[in-house]
This record gives sequence, C-alpha cells and structure tokens, in this order.
Amino acid sequence: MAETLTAALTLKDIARQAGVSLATVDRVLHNRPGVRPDTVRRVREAIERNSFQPHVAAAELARGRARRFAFVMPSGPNPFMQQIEDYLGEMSAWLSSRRLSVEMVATDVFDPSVLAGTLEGLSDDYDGIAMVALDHPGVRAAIDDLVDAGTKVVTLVSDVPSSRRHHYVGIDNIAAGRTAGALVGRLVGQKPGKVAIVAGSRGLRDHAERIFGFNQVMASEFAGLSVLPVLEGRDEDARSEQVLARLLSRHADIVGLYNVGAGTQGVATALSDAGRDKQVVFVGHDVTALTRRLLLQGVMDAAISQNPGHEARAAVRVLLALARGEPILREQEKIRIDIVMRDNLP
Amino acid sequence: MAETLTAALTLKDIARQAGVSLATVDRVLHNRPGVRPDTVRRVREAIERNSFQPHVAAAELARGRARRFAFVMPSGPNPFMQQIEDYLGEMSAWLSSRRLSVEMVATDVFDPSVLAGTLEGLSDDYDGIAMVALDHPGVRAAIDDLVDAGTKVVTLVSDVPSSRRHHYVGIDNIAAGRTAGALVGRLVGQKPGKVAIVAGSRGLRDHAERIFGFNQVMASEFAGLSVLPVLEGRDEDARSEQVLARLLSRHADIVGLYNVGAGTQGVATALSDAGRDKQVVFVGHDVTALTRRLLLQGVMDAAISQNPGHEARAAVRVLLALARGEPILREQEKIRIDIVMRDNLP
DNA sequence: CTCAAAATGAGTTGCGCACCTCAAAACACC
DNA sequence: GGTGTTTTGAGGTGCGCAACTCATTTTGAG
Repeated sequence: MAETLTAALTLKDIARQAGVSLATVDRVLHNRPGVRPDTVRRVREAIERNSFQPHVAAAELARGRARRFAFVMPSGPNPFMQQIEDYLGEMSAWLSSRRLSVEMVATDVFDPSVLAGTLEGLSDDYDGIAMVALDHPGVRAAIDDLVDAGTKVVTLVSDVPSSRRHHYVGIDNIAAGRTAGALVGRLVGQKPGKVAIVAGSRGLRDHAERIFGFNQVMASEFAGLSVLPVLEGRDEDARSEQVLARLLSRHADIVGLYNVGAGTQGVATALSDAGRDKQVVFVGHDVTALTRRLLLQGVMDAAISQNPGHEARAAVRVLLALARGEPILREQEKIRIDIVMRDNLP
Repeated sequence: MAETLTAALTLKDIARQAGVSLATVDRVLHNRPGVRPDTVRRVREAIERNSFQPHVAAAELARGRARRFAFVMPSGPNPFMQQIEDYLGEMSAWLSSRRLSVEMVATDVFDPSVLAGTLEGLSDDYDGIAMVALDHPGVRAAIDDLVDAGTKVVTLVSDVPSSRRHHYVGIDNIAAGRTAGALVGRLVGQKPGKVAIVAGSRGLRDHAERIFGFNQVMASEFAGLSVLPVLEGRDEDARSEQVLARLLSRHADIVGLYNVGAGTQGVATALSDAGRDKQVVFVGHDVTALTRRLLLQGVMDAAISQNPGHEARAAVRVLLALARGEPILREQEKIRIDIVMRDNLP
C-alpha cells in the first residue's frame, strides 16, 4: 500500500521540467501556434512522464464563459423524447452549479432538409449538440460542417455512422432485435405457430435493424415458428390496431408478437379485442406508463428498453468531456439493452 | 424560448441582496457559528429566491486539499469485487483530474468484529467510505460512529439499513429473486416438475432475500412447479457441485435451477455431468467470464446482473456529492436489476 | 551581415470561492 | 453605566489555470 500520494503537480511543475515557461506549456496544451515542434515534443514528454492532468476545476473556473449545449429533438408529442426532457430537467441543479446551459431545439427530424437547415446556424450559438438524427446525406453533411466548425456533436438514440459525429449515445438496434427474438422464442416455448411483427416503417433505420436482428434469431433458432410479413403501423395507435386486428383474424395460430416501435396502445387493443392477449407472447420496446401497465397486467411479456434517463445524462456528460478534452468513460456511457419484465420494472 | 440566461450569480450578489457581507454568507453556507438566527434566515431566503448554486469548480479549487475516499472490500479472491476494483482503475484519469484519491482497504467483511475494527480508525484518514458490509450490530455501531465523525458512508452491494449510512448503492435483492423466479417459471413453460435452489448460505442477508423473492413468485404464479429445499453450497464450486449432483440423481423431474450466489462453475459441472444441462432451465447471478461462456453455450439461460462498473462509479459519485453537499441524482445512482441473456450480453 | 518573422519568456489579471484575521458594532446582563 | 460576549463587516490570500500583452531571443532568408 506504499502508493505514493498523487503528487498534485501543476502546470508550473511541468514548465520547469520541460525547461520552458508557463506560457509555452499553455500554448502546447491548447494547440495554439507559435511553438517549435521540438519544443512541443519536450513539453508533451514532460506531461506524459508525470501523467499530468490539468485540474478540471481550475480550468473550468479560469474559462469564464459558460458552456452551452443544445438538444435537437423531434417536435410533436413523443413519450420517449418527453422523458429525455424530463430527465434533463431533473439535472438542472447539477447543470447550473457547473455553469452549463442546455437548451431544447425542436424540429422535424424526419425531414432531412428541414433538419439540415436547423443544424446549420447552430454552431455559432452552441459548444455542443446532441441530436436525434436521420441517416441521410444532407444531414450527414450538416453534421460534418458542425464538426468542422469545432462544435462537439453526439447522435442520440438514432445514429448517423457515416458522419464524423464524435459519439453515439444509444443502443445497438440489431442486438435489440435479436434479444426480442430470443425472448419471444423462449417464452413461447415448444408450441409451434406464427409470429407477427408490427413496425413503424421499414424505412426507419433503427426499426429496420431491429427487424433484421429479430428475423436472424427466429430463422436460426426457432424453426417451429414462422414469421409473418412485417406490418407497418407508422407508429400510430389507430393504424397499428387496424392492421394487426386484420392479421389476427386471418391467422388463428399466432403465438408471438413483436412490436418494433410505438403504437403500443393500438397493438394491445387489437390483442385484447381478439381475446388473445393472454395466449400471444407480446414483446415491445421502452418502459412508459403504458407499457408498465401492460406488463403488470400480463398483456405484455417483456419490454426491451434503453434507459432514457441514462441517455440524457450520458449525452450531457459526453458533450462536456469532449468540450473539456477529457477522456470519455466508454463503459459508463454505453447504453445497455435492458430486458424489463414485470418483476424488474424500474 | 425567451428563457432568461441563467444569470450566473455569485456569492457577492447574494450578500448584497441579503444586506450582509460576504463573510456572513460564507458562514451561513457552511453552517459556521456566529450568525444570528434572523440573519441566517435572510441569507437563506436570498439564496432560495435566486435559486443560487455555488460554482462547484470555484469551490473545489478554493478548498485546497484533495478529498480522500476508501473502498472497504472483502479480502480474498472474488471476481465480482475484482471487477469493481478494475472499474475504479479505469476511472483513474477522471479521479486525478479532480484531485480525488480512492484507496482500497481489504478486510474480512464476514467477521463483524474484524470489520468494525477496520472501520474504527478510518474516519481520520478519509472523507468518505464505501463498504461491503455485513448487517450486524457491531458493524452498525461502527458505521454510526463514522457518520458522527463527519465521514460520508455508503454501503455497497450489501446494505445495513439499520445504520445511519448516507446511501446504499446496490440492488433490491427481493426483487432480484422475484425476477429470477419469473424467468425460471416462464422459460420452463407449461412443463410441470421440480425446481432446485443452490445458495451460498441462508445466513447471508442478500441470499436470504433473493430466495424469499424467488419463492414468492413460484408459489403465487407457477403452481405446476414445486420448489425443493435450498441447497447450501457456501459459494464454493466443489461443494455446490457435490450437493447438486446428489439432488439431480434423486429427482429425475427437475426442470428449473436457481443459483443464488457464486459456485457457478460447480453448478454447471453437475448439470453437464448429469447430461441435463439442456433440459434444465438454469438462472444465476452476475456476468463474469464464466457466466458469459455458459450463456453462449446455452447451459445458462439467463443471468441476473447488477452492473459492477455502474456500482463502482455510482459509489464514487455519491460520495463526492455528499462531500460537496450537492444533491444526489437518485435516478442516476439507482442500480437496476439487469436480465442478461445470450443476445444482450454487455 | 541584416532584417523580418517566428518562437519564447516573463508577467499580469481574473475566475468564484474557502478560509482566515482583526476590528468594530450590537447586544445581554448586572 | 460598565463589562463581557456575540455578531458582523472588511479585507486579504491563494487555489490552478486561461487568456492575454509585451519584450526579448532565435531562426532563416536574402
């Protein structure tokens, strides 16, 4: 246990060791011009050698101006997004005691040109941006422009992997689909039969990925179950109910159901009205007031969830770490695929 | 969106508003003596009125001395505890850039008098302590002494609810047991039969609670399954294997198995040797290299997990917030009961 | 060698607060 | 009224760094 106490070095110590002045160390640390490459190397070495870390409190204090972050979210009512906003609200004391400001920017994230237009002016106003974004060339270009302007960008829930965004905060949707598939298969048991899928639209990247993962598992491991063609409910209750009701009436041997997106209320209603809510294994996404109730009632059997509170906080922490040049705790910021059943409801 | 920019008030502003000097505000803020009750009230009101938050970076910088935390953990090899240590190691950059020191203190947490003795001297050396503690009167008294001395105390993994510890970082073990029960019951399906339980010891609080929750669910919802008396494996592989092997040979109709604690290798071996690893639904705890392999092989069907990385980080964050007098983000620090199956392995 | 440009040293200021001292004022009590 | 005690004001210092200014030295091109 003879660990030497972390010496609490300061910039001054580094300057002395490197044989330069404080100003030069400061220039190196902030990549400012006016330092010979050889000198840069010497300073970097001194920093490495002592594994020196600038005192974040001192740095933050000296900065003066506060950092401003924006969350670009879909306009219109959406319980999941609403939860993210709520959790940000709960952080307000945490944020203000760090002189951080977080603002919400609502826009039509489903229209690439509208979204790209919204993003355009933002880099002047904000140090960092978290966004729920569509994967589209126009959006990709807008993101890259933000990055070039020095703004930190993280994608939230839905990724744009082809862009140069700094980080993605969300789940692996293929794995989520696989998990849903395994749950449906296992919970159905030995019983052979058909499995239905209700999605918002096959065009949404995350939905497509989930369906892909789901089918993967069904095909490879549950030969007794045959998957019916995907129904498109457009994430709306009325339409989801309608298309599912028709399917149920045509197939008496449906034993499993995977609801990929929203429209959960409609799906549940169709099941109940057909009097088959107890026989069909029903797996969906996200823990909301509704899915919570359906789980407790036994209508839903499991929900695949990405913790929205975690996502909101992770996005803020990642933006902050990026802005400060701190390393990101990858393990901490990774969003896990939660399986939520009645007894481990959060 | 006409939200007025958070005014970034300072102590000086509060002093002016309350009509007192900086020194008096400082006294109120730190509960130092020498201020008339009426004046205290005026200052408090000014703080409330502006919902003023001291700038944590400035406070931290002005403090000077670093904060020291200790993790009191069981000595001897224990993969779960090892993981917590590893995750703390991954935080080292984060810690040192905040001038925080975290030290590990190994002790025999299962011997109340040894543990109490270890805790005794610690309050002089540390500002905060996270501990894996037994629920025992002697330990409770030692914890209360620490709290009285001004040290912040959080219990980790295993709680001592009767003590005055400031916070518990860990899961609700009854709910964990219920979740395990629901999983075994659901995954077994319609098949009737018997269910075995292997625990470390019925004397451990967390094991007892898990068994309680498990039995609760089995009794109320899976009438077709009968639970056999609990086997005690002392968390050792050899003994767990031995007792389970004997049980398997006596009961040909075992369809489910709940392994409450460690000794997982022994349990798996017993199952495999009996050639029944595919027929018996096997649910256990924690994601380790071993359980990961068993899940992938299909020997284990699900693992109930409490994210050790999250627990380590949450303990540090809670200690820090307590030491600074900041509010705790309860939602963030809550440890969830994760259901881990093959497809959502983290 | 000369001169401009680049690199560097030296120094200052201020961020917002904790923590300290010392003196002055207000107060309580007899 | 005097005495001792409590409360308050005023002020200073320093934490470690960012972000500047300005003077000086070094470098390279011609």
